[in-house]
Amino acid sequence: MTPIRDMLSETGITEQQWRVLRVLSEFGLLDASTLANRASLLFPSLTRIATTMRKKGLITQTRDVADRRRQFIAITEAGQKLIDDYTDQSALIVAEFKRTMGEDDYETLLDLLARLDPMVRD
Amino acid sequence: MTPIRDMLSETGITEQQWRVLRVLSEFGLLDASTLANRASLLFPSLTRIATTMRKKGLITQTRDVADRRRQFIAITEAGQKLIDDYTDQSALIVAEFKRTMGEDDYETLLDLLARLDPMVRD
DNA sequence: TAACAACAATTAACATGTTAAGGAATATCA
DNA sequence: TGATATTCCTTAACATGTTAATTGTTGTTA
Repeated sequence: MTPIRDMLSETGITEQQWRVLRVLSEFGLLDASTLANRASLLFPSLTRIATTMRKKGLITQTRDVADRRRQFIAITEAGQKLIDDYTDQSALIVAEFKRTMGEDDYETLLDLLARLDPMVRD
Repeated sequence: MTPIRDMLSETGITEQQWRVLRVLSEFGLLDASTLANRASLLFPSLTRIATTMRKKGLITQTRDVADRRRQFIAITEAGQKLIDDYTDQSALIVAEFKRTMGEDDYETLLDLLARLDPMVRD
């Protein structure tokens, strides 16, 4: 993740915050639980990350009026701009990564890691 | 790492502390820099980890009399006992892991990850 | 030898992972 | 309906990763 982290250090956000932005950018408005799952974050982490991201103006948080335990989170224009500005760069990094590793080995690695994932969870 | 973490939670030490103990058990007395490298820890992390491990009586820290900037770290009897008590169990976990994944895929994964490691570092 | 560079380690500040405990809102059921 | 359980989220406490600044020590060199 180092090349990605290097890119992100220019932006002042972290890997996890980047992931949150990407998920929000892709899926739009999400409730906190869904967001946490899709961004692979535990709830306590999301609570903190959301707070700092709101202060930075990257996301908005709104209560669900129907169920006031729930919370909705959405990306702001500033957040979307950040995604837009760095998506190309991020794609280049991944491409370079695949090129260096070799396309086949890259796929193999993803497969093996995917197999690992469910194994580790039970 | 979840099965390993589960095992370690019984012992009250963390993954990183376990790694420090294993390295010390294998190599004996080490200076802090070498230990940090072999245990894949950054120095600030090692500083903190060593402090807590010393308080727990798992390691000892001694200054190098020739160069008082340097520090030597060694495992204590208590630390070695912890290693001895859980080495078997840890080996079983790795064996089960290989069995589930398949020996060949396990080797493939290790190879791919090893290739990843240097790539990510530059 | 006195100034300065280089080195080893620590400390500080911030962000996250992780487990447990707590708080507020809603659901359930006798 | 009122007590209880459940759900969603937050807080707290601790451990680590990471970068930068700092403290001692040792090396170098003019």
